[in-house]
Amino acid sequence: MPVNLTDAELLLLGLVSEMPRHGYELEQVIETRGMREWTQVGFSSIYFVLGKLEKAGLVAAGRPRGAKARKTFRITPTGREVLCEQTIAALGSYRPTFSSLLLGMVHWHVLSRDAALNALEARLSSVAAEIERLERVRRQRQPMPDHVESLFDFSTGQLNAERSWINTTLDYMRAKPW
Amino acid sequence: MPVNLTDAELLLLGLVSEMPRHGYELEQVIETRGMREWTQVGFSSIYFVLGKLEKAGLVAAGRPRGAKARKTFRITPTGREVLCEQTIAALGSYRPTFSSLLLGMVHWHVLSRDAALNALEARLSSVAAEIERLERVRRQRQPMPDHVESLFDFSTGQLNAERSWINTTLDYMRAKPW
DNA sequence: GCTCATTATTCTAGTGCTAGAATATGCCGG
DNA sequence: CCGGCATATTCTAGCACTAGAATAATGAGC
Repeated sequence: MPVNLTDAELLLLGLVSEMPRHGYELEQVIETRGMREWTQVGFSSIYFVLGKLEKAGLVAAGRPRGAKARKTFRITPTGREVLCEQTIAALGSYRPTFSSLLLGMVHWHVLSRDAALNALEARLSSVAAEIERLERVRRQRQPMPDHVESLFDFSTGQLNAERSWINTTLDYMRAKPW
Repeated sequence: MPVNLTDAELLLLGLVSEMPRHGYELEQVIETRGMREWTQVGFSSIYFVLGKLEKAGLVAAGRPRGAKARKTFRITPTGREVLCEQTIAALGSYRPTFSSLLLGMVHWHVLSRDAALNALEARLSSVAAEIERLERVRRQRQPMPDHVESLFDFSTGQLNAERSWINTTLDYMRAKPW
């Protein structure tokens, strides 16, 4: 039976695999690790997805004694197997995604020279801001395992590539009469 | 009334703005421009989205005389306004997205050294294949407007950044005992 | 005129996610 | 012990999209 997890499912399954956790906690983990921005897993989706994972037998729920208002989830052996397999699949192949820059550039022709220049300049500062945000998050959490450190390198690498593309394009546009 | 288009809506609205088109034609345009990969707009969504745009008054439908089985859509003045505004918005701000690499790296700890190495090596060839695919598409369509050419530069820039990150990480992993 | 592939559209029954409201518990200070 | 804030979960209604089947017109070749 070839299981296929969605992004949100894989994310939460992995976080539960680190240690048993309850819904609210997952919410906070996502927040404090600065993952809110790219995961786009909404608050109310967490319980929903957790429910699906439970039905699929990948996690099991239990109430710790003495706590009525808290249901903790832990990963099952099947869940761990699926997690491995799906992590390998996620890492193993590149999947092109919808970038707002790509989308905008396709419709380039509808913009006036000024509007286009302004928009790209705005993006430049937006990208710069994101690079700074990453730097801040990175400095905040000193003792990070190597692979998390590495993750930041990846994101900033992508952002820097985008930044230099924007700069090149802006130079080109400013030099050209339009 | 602050309109807010989804990615698919903005994409199709923009394509219709280039010239009046019908559903099937849009399907082909997406295919031949090599946009299928990153837009992830499914075949059946086109008519669906077109219907929504029509209801919203951003495009208008008409049947050309003599053609019974074909409904062409053209952009309305309102549609053009919204398109401009939304294109500026899309270009103007960076939006972090779900990358399968990010997702996989978060769950790094569940993999054995070998599994992790293999997965990253697989990704390396997947990324290389995508770079080649882009080169192929690019060469196929000789007379491209500057801004389309530029789009390819962007995509390959992102891919090259990813490739060099993977190489660095692989070197690091191979050197380390784990 | 008939056949068949291609072109072209519509419909149904889903999936996956989400906003936001409603609800309930835990705990601390007064 | 009570009010109020933080913690924690559930539910409803709905959005955006999608797979895939059904249907129909068009055109090219026999």
